[in-house]
Amino acid sequence: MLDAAVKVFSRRGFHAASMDEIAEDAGISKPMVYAYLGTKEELFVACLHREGTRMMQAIAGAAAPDLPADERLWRGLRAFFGFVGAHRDGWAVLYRQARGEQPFAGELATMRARLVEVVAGMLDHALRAEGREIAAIDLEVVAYALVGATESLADWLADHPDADPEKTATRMMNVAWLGAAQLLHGVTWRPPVD
Amino acid sequence: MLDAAVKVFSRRGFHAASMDEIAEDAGISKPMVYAYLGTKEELFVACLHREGTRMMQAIAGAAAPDLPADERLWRGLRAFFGFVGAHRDGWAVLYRQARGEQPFAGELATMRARLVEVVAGMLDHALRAEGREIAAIDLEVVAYALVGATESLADWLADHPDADPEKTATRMMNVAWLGAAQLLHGVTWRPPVD
DNA sequence: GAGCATACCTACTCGTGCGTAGGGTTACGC
DNA sequence: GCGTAACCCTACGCACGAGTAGGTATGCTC
Repeated sequence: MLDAAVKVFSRRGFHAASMDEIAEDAGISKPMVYAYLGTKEELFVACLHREGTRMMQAIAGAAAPDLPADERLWRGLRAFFGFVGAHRDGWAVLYRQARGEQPFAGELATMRARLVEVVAGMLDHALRAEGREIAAIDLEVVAYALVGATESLADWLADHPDADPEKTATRMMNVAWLGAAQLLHGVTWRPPVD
Repeated sequence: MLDAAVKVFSRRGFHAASMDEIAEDAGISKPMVYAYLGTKEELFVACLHREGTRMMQAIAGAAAPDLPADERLWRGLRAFFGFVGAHRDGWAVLYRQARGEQPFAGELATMRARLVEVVAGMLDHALRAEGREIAAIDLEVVAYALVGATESLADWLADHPDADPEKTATRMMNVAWLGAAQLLHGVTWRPPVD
């Protein structure tokens, strides 16, 4: 039943999706949807929650914390893009939807914050191993940028049905890791004085 | 009047925003809004258009095409984050809104495609200067990731009213340019064979 | 000052879609 | 066979908000 909801929400968007259509698509009638899942908002949150949990699990399962940073990043990215590739309309559109609608932005922000935290933790760990340290806020912002770039490529992937998730992950590594590795080695860019 | 519309759309979101509220906020009555700007969708598109054009102009004006790549990137980013910083609720929320709602996704995709194209062109130019070349699709994807990372930081900036746009731009350079510079010098990351 | 047009408002219609009330149907106990 | 209970449906009430019709004031022409 959640599958049907995800499908319709994806295709129509939250507002344009009617409960009638979801019910029809699920092969039951509207009052049943209300009986099982509650209001439209609750239904959407349930979808969001399930997809989010699945995604986090896919990533967490792949990126064991005892691996070196680059290996973790690579496995995490591969799992992530694999997931998006397998749930194209599910993920990307739900995600895009949720960002726009205030009632869910918070829910999503929490999910994303967890991701950012994981990435930041990973970077921090790698930095300490190098005997280095940078301000927490800088770390957070870098992690934020990496997560953003990844989401952006996920959108790209969702819009290009023929693209290969694995290859996309490799490309992401090329952007993310080459830059991050520099930072880890203490190379930084400074604005020109003009 | 567009200012009022942008403000309300930002605060409420496209659907939750009522034409009554926009009219009230603009200090006129609803029929006037219809007389001047047409339907709600047209009004939203007008907002989107104005903000988008302003942003593109801000960037284009700062990043002259005859500068070296890193300098162009830096100036472009600085202009971009400066713009977002100055139009916090305008930009970020409009942008977030537009991605979710199908009727406007296309409009926005066009804008973003122009940005991606500019970034890709810049990278390509820099690559050729180094006597190198990579597949157009890879170039596009890298550019896409950079644009995504930048948007992500723009969101971050919009959510952190005290943050400094200039500093955010510097951080973005640290992520983007260090990675890109590596790519330009022919350094690439390859997946481990496992 | 009468006629007219322009600029604007108040107050309505009407469609749409969420959420629900109340009725039918099937299966089981007695 | 009849009561009853679980289950699901059709068909509606109701609120909300986009878009409009028709009326009012202000200023301009003759």
